[in-house]
Amino acid sequence: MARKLGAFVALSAHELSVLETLYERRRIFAAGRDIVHQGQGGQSAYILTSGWAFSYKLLRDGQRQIVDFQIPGDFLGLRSVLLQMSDQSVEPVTDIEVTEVLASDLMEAFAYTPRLATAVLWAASRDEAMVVEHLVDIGRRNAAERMAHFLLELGARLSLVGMGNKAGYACPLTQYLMADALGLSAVHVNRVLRQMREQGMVTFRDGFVSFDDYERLAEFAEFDPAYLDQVGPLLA
Amino acid sequence: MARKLGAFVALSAHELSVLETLYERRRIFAAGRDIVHQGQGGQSAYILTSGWAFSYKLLRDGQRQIVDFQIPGDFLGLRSVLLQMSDQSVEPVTDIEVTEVLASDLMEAFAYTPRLATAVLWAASRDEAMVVEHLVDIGRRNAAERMAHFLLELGARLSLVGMGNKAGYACPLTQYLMADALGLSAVHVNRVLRQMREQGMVTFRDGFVSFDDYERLAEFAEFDPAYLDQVGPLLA
DNA sequence: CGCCTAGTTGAGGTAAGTCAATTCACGTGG
DNA sequence: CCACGTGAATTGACTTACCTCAACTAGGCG
Repeated sequence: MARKLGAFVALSAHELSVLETLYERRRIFAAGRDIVHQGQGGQSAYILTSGWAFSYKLLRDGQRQIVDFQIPGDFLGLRSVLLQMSDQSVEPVTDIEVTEVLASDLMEAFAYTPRLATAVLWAASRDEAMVVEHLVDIGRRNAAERMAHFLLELGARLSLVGMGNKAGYACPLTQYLMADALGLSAVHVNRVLRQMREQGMVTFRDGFVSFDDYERLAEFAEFDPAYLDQVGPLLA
Repeated sequence: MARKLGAFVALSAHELSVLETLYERRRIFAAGRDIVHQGQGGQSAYILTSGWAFSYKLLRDGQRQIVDFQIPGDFLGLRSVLLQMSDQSVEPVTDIEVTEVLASDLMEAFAYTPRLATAVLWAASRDEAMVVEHLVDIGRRNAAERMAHFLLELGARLSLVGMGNKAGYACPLTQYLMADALGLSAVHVNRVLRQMREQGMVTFRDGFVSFDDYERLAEFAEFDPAYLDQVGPLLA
């Protein structure tokens, strides 16, 4: 986490020590049970240490749009603390391990070490670039391109935390989850995956994504990982 | 702007005066000419004082996805400064008037008055809620629901700055622009608008949106304006 | 006066959805 | 140890929402 935030703001020893005090309660959540509920306020935020989760919104007719998946190192429910109201729910994909950050602690740290606040918010704003990318995905790309882009983005993010590379990665998602993330039906996700497998681009099978031809896939999806990177501290 | 930021962080007199120094150069841009280009860095940010603009991403095949429209009071190109790289372009819909905020000035202000930085980033993070809402729109709602939700959201935002109410508002957008925002074709936008007009829900004609039956429309679109509001300062 | 852009409408095509049946892996209880 | 149920993946047949192409209208402007 310190590494992540350090990308935006060079943190002082004091600020780092404040970060330390936040790192306290470890908690475990079981797969499939919501840990943040849409429409509730005053929640805690969490940092995911192991396992996968996803944030989503529910429509009244029961449909679900997954906004993003979270992998180790990501925040969970940060916005529900920042905006004092959760506009989305968060659910673990697998059993997960998190470290809890109390809303009150976080706000207190913000008040006394505003540079820390800046760093956190900066990181949050970078996440927005990802949501924008999803928007383009769903709005203007066909099913196969969406899927390709999605799998590549996940791969790139996992590579940053050492859980994947250009050959592939372990992926605990079901086709139903992918469907809800990509705005497709589960049946169509299946068809698209088969098609891509037959074309020798990617294979998703038994919880594992293998890039059969990374370059061709990246070309096909117009994938440019620039929006995921952050080079050096922006604020000295 | 001060009012907008004050919603997140109670600003001191000193911080307000720093804000003042930022408010300097007024500039005019003509409709249809990009003011921020995808893939460029080191740009200025702007605050829109009059007119409408939109931020978008271009795909290689020439398709365009509009991410959001900006109305008076909104930031333009803030992320291109924060992340030192523009991941999207911004283009005026009408002729617009803006006040320029130099990237260097902004970063300097961030360094010396970090609480100000916090406020700005907080506001930016609130904008993300809007993008998420669009994601749900495009991913899981049909064309009519999307359109309804879109028109209602614009109306609510314009009402906040006194440019609209529950009866309607002036709207300089073309059907082509709406199509690119909603991930539809222009032809289909036209059909959907006709349908909604015939059903007595909304009328969009001659640059003016009239809500013929606001309640029914809001019900139809599952529109909940909560994500647009912010009540009091979160940080004393 | 003619051109250009925005809007409108119709006809026909297609990507993706829905419904439904089948398989397979897994866990659970008799 | 086997019968059973359940959840994920798979595939086929059919439907539909939205797209594309195309023709036409109307206003603005050099």
